[in-house]
Amino acid sequence: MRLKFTVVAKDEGSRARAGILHTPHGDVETPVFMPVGTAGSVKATTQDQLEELGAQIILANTYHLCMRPGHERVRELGGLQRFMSWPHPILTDSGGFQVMSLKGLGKVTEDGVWFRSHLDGTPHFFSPERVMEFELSLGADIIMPLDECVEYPATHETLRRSVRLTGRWAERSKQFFAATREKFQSPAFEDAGRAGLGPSLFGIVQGGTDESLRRESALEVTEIGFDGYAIGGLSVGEPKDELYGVTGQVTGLLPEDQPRYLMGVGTPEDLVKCVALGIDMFDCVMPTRNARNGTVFTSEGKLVIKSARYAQDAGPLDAACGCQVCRRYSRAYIRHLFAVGEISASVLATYHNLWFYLDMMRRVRQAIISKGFGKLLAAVPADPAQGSRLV
RNA sequence: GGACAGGUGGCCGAGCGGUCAAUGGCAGCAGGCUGUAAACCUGCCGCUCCUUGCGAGCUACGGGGGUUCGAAUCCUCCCCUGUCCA
Repeated sequence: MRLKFTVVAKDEGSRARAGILHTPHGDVETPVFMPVGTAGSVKATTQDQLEELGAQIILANTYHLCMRPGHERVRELGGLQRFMSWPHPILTDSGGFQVMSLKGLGKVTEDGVWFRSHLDGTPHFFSPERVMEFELSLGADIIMPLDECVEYPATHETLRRSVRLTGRWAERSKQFFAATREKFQSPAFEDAGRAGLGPSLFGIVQGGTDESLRRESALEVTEIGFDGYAIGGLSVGEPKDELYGVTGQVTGLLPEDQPRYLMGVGTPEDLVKCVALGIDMFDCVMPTRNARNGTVFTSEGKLVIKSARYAQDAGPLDAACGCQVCRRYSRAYIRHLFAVGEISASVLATYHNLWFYLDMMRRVRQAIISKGFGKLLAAVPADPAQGSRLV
């Protein structure tokens, strides 16, 4: 049942590696950034644009899709790939993050999580087993088990309770997944034409910034055995050195021959640094959300493009960028689109930011293969406050 | 010519004797967003000064005059706008 993951190159000066993740809907070259398409859409883009940008795999969210249009509806319509016309790999998150982000609307019990819908307040129950059923119905290539993502800071007691609950849920998820993957499997896999490959299930390591709990969680989850391993519960407000420290610690405890996914991270600097720590997969709302909110990423750092200071700037968002938006539109025009509230402001900024992230990851991968990763890593500022100078 | 209703900070619009430099909204300015309740949210938004403080001074609710310890708020005259009647 193990998801096939091939390591094609390793960096000598760090734990960075380049690989290929073989999924039913195609191969994914790692390290990879997965754009976030929570409700079955990467906001402000079309699937055509995602393909043009070179997105290989996108992320969707179980909680949101269960609210609307419902997992059954998606399955009836042929699974997520057919429904959203994205015939490429998809990963679904479980709703574990919503345990934290929708705090106040959720109640965690041993059996699972009761959510009150953020839309109409109706109660919905998400147990590890039901989440497996939901995700198998949605039909993603990689699915995540229900976990509990806790806020920072958290007491040792809270973290310990959370790690152990997440561990028990992981065991239940795996059991249910193994027993029912055939029964609930989405018709989307019929399209794939890759016999023998079905959906894969990852395990999630929790434990906040507590070293001993991270170790305990990593050992427990790897003991259960999954197709890949994710590190959750980071970038929730902890200091940068904790983020890197925990990431480095946990990657050291995970199998060398399986993919490692750092959930929800991060800034451009975070991605490069965490690749060096051995991470293969990332997702983050930052490029898409910041784009809609008027901030773009450039080789010179962040740029609040909606600012008045660009009102007369005829240059591109990033002179070093080769994306379609930078080839065609000026800062002044994009700033104007934000000023007048045009939807195209979000569209253009999102396109550019996704290009920035995806292109950066392609360069990171190429650097690992061509032995140039050390140099690239050295160009990343030690202090993230300096902004990204990534060339 | 007459009758009403109004004229408030860039705009709209509250306030109707002191706690008003004046609620709100918009516009403007700056910023924040890390497994998306996010095309969202936060702060600033008359001028000057400083010990940057529930700080001081100045200017300001169409214009002039007045009542009052005190007026955006009351009186009076004038100007202007809208609706209606001639």
